[in-house]
Amino acid sequence: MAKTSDEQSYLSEADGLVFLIEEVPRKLRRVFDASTAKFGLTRTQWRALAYIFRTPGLTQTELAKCLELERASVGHVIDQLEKADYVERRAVEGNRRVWTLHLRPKAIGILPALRAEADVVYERLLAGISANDIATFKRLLASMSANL
Amino acid sequence: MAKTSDEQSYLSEADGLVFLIEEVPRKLRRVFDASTAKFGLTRTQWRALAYIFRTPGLTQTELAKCLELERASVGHVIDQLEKADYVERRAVEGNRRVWTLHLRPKAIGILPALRAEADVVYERLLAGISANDIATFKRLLASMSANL
DNA sequence: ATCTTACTGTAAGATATTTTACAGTAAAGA
DNA sequence: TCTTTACTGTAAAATATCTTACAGTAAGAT
Repeated sequence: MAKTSDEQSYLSEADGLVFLIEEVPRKLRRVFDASTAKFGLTRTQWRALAYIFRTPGLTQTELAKCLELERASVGHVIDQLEKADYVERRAVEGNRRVWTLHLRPKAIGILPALRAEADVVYERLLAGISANDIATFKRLLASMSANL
Repeated sequence: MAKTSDEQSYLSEADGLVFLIEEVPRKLRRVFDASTAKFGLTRTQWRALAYIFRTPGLTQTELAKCLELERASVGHVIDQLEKADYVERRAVEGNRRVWTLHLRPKAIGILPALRAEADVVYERLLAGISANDIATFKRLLASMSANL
């Protein structure tokens, strides 16, 4: 029997996967938010700090791609973090267009506490999952990231 | 030799995992954005439509949790979608506090096109990954979601 | 050298989202 | 019944983010 428009559900097998792919980081962000609220940082602020920590000397444009924000928005976030003495902009020898971003001692000082918070979250996230499965999971995520 | 503060990196094995968990849905959203731009919908709008399609009769508070927005923000998004005739609010028998959300014919009409766009994205996302691996991946995601 | 094009960050106004406060409603208990 | 507490959505003001336009800079072409 031919499919009629009434029978079509427009649901795909992969839809459930995509909802899950959205759901896990969403819950993760919510848990991290609760952990970082005690530092007086917004989500965008601590995400910016995390990326600058991970890649010191990042430019604002690069950070914008990481955070999925526009350059102008990142400029504003860095204004805040610089004013709060968490971050500094450094001029670059040989390229007067760009700023590179670096953590200030005040930010480095809260890293151990952030590290401890994050570890608690990780332990919860990965509870009951084998190291082998985690490795597989990571490999598949990397494949998908490369596919996009 | 004891660990000094200079040696500590405050980096965990799991950090890379979390960055990937964030990165894949981010890229996914970007690709979908490009696909849905032709419908004149913002990301928030089409995500709202997707959740209402998935769970007709959703309340605004429930949708707010799905979209990770505040109730007030969702109210505004629904105002827009209602004005554009994509969505309707229906009063609920026996509970005058809540609205339930339903797709209008205009929204249902664009589902096949959205479906086609989504399928292209899925095919790209999952290229080169076996059905078995996808099943494993989904199971692990579900575990993590339950853990959080 | 000069021109053209692209890159990087900022400014200003437009939009989107959140925060706070609130009105109406529902549910449970005294 | 009456009170209390929690739930649901909305309004208004405060923030955050985006869009557009732009100034300064870099790199390559001619």
